[in-house]
Amino acid sequence: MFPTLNEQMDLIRSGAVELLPEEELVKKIERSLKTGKQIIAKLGCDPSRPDLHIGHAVVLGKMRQFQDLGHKAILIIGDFTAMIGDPSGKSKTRPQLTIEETRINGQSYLEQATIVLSKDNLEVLYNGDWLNKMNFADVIKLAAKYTVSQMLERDDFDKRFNQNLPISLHELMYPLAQAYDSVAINSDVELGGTDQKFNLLVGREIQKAYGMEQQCILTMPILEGTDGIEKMSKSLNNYIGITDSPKEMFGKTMSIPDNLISRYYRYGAFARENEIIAMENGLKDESIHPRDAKVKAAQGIVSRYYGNDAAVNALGEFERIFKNKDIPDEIEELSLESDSGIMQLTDLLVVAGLAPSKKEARRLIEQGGVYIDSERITDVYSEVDFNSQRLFKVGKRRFMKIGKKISV
RNA sequence: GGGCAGGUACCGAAGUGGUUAAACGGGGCAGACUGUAAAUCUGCUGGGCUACGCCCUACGGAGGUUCGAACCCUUCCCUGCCCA
Repeated sequence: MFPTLNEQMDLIRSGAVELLPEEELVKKIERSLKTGKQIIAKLGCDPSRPDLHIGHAVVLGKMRQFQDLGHKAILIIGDFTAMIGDPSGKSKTRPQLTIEETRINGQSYLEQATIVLSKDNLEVLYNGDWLNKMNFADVIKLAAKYTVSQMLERDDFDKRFNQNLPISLHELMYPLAQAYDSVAINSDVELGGTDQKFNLLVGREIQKAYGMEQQCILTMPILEGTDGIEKMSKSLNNYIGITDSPKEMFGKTMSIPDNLISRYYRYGAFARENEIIAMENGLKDESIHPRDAKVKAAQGIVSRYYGNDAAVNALGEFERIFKNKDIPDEIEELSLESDSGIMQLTDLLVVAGLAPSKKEARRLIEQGGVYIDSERITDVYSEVDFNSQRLFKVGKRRFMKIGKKISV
């Protein structure tokens, strides 16, 4: 029922940054082949931000491969940690979520995650189910199994510690809580981004401390955002959302810097290894044009989520707008209530949400970024007659059709 | 508990009584260019006012001194360091 050991290991290794210790996973899989029992792959997630992007999908995609191999994927929704609110980082304390909110977020997370994950071989658990039941004595017992200096081995703790930045005590508890999840579900291998390596390793230690077989850990790279510098994240607005429209996905991918192309092809599109290598070689010897490679990556990403047809359409749309400087075929429409049907352009831009403030609207006009019916507007004080629908273009890619609301 | 150093716009970081809506860098936005929403270059970057000017809001919070404060004082909150 399972593929052979080598087939399994090849797939598991592909794209992974680290698999530790590999021999242990081999043993686990050998045993599974012998007994016909699935191994348990664990992935924890933080539902406090339930908007998934293709960076999250890197690990989810690896999880999916375990499912496809016939193994059991356990997705742990970290509702417990979300409820406490992780104050790490320099910004404000995260808002504490209620149980209801975490359940709602968890549900939304799950809906998005299962776009990538298969519904077969999947189990979803909430860690509040066991972490909530622990009393203080249990927590002390857990905490006693790890030391402060072990905790300070973690890079970001160490860095903050040395830079005299605050580390809240409970932040030290998070790795333990996560590690305890591994105990609770008896996981064989835990997946995560490279930034999770430390936490995953704590899982091994804690399992051992509880007298259990240790899990292996498998890390996947953190995908850079479309800016090519920071890691992909919603707050940095450099992300491609799993639920983004095909057009958005395509366009955002086309905006990545050239040096990221093959990485997006590999980790965003989950292309086959031989195709990735072919692309990398082609880019290196310049037999493939970077733009064409980028198109391929963009199509790969779109088709992963929406299928091939959508990918082809997205390309057509993109070329029309940016290559031929044409307008998209679907433009948001807005009808405004108005007696005269005439309004100051700056007001109109704000009302329509095309500019955050009148001052900004003015700037956009001054800088030549505003077009009405493909005519550049340069007068800050111009008034717009929108009794019949007009086409607005603000900046390079914000389009909107605005007309007067016809009262019934 | 005591001593010290800090808290500035989206972020980092200058400024230490008026010329500061606040240098500089990053980010963001716009324009040019291009192979693309890459790269590069240029400009803009609190809000309001048909304004070469005026008004409002802003430098952790609240008061105070002063004609006038981000800058001085008081107090509170927050962070780090050192000592206990």
